[in-house]
Amino acid sequence: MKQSKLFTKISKEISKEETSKNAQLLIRAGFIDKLMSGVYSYLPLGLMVFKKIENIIREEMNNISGQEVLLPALLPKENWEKTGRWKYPEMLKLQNRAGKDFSLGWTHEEIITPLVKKFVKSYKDLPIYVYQFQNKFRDELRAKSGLLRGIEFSMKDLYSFHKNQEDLDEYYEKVKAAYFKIFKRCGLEKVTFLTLASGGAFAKYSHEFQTETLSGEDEIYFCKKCDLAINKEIIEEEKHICPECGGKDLEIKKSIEVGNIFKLGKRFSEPFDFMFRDKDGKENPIIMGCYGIGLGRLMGTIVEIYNDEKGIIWPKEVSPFSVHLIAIESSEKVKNAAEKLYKNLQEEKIEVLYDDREDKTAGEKFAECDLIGIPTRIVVSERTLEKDCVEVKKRSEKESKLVKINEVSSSL
RNA sequence: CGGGGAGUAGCGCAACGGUUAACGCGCACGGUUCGGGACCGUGAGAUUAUGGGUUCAAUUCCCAUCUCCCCGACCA
Repeated sequence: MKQSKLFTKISKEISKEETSKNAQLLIRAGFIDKLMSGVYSYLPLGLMVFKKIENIIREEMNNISGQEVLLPALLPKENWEKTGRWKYPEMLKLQNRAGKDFSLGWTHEEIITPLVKKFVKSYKDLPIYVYQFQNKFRDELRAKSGLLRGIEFSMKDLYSFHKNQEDLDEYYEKVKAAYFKIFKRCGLEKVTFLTLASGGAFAKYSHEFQTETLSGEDEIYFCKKCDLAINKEIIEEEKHICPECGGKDLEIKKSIEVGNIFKLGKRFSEPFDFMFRDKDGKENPIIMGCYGIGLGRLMGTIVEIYNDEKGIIWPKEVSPFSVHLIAIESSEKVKNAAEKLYKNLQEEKIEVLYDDREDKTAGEKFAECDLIGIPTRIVVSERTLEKDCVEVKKRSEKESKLVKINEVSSSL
C-alpha cells in the first residue's frame, strides 16, 4: 500500500489526558479512533492488525475442529429469562417501539445452546465445537485503558458440546494448547501464564490466560514452589496459600486477562433442556465448555508489551505489513528504484507499506515509521543507490545494514 | 455510583473580571531545503462544551447539565 493514499495521518501529539500507552500509540499512529469512552473505530492500519489477530485465532480454532458461525448481536429477552440471566447488571438492554425487550449480546451461551440443540440429537452427533467472532456489549461501570476495557469489543467465543465430562476435560486441554499457540504467535509467549481462577457458578476453577505487564488491572500470584499462577480472587479465598501445593511463597504481579476458558457443565444445557440420546437409548444432558479471547484487548496488550519511546514494535505475525519501504529524496532515480522494489516485493507476496510521499522529509518519515512499528524498514536513497543497495533495518534493533537491491527479497 | 482532574481553531495547548482570545502542529499558497519530526514569508481557521446566574463587563467567578481522563467500587 502506498502511504500517500492512506487517509489517516500520523499525529505528533496526543492529549496528556490519554495516559494508557496502547491508546496513546494506537491513536497517534492512526490505528484506531475513539468514538466515545470504551468504543473505538478500527482504521485501515488498525483493522489490518485486527484481521491478523483474527486469522491467527481462526486458524488455531479450525485446528481443533472449530466450526465458525456468526450469531446475532441483537438478542431477545426470552433466552435470557430461561437461564435467569436477564437481570445481569452488565447487560445492555433496549426496547423496540412496541415495547419488546432486547439485549445486546455480552456472551452467547443463551443463543448457541438452543441453536445447536436444533441439530444435535444423538451421541453420534457429538462432540461439536462452534465458534464465532462477535462484538460483545458490556455495560462496564468504567471503561478504561484504551482497548483494554471497552463497552463494545470483539470477542472470539468458542462453545463445545460433549456427551460426558471426560470428553469435555479432554477438549479443554486441547483448547488450552491452542490458546498457548495463539498467544505465542501474537508474541506474548514469554509473558502469558495459565492462571487458576474462580469457576463461578459452574465449576470450582476456570483458567485465565494472564499477560504480565505493569499496565494490567488484574493481579496474579505466582507460587514459587509449583510454578502456578493464581488469580488474586482465589488466593484471597484460600487465605494466601497455593491451592495446588499449599505453598506460601507467592509473588504478586500485575497482568491483563487476554483469554479465559470455562467448564460450563450442564449450566446451559439444562435450562434449554438440551439432551442427546446415548447408545443405550437413554437421554442424557449435554456437557458444555466455553472459551473466550478478546481481540481488541489482545491488540492493546501487544502494544503495551511491545513499544519503546519512539512507538510500537509489532511482532511479526500481527504487524499490518512486514516491510515499510521508504523513499527519501524524491529524485527520479530514487523514485524509480523504490517503485520497482515495491512492485517486486509485492510480486513476492511480501506485504509492503510504501512511503512514497514526496512532501515529507527523511526525519519525518523515519519518525512516523518508528511510530507505526512495522518489523522491517527498507530505505532507498541516492546514497544507497550509489552502492546499488538499500538500507535494511529491524524496528527492534538499532543497527541497519546495506543489502544489494536485487538480493532484498531473498534476504527477507 | 463515590473521590480527583479536565473541556478554548482539525490536533496539542496559553491567557485573563476589561482593546482584536496568544502560541505550536496541521492545512492552503510561494520560496529555500532534503538521512532523524527542516526553514522563511503569506493566508484561512474560535459563538472559549451546554444552560443559567453574579457583574457596568464573564473564556475567566458561582450553580446545574453533558463529555473525557485517572483512582475506587464492579468485572460468571
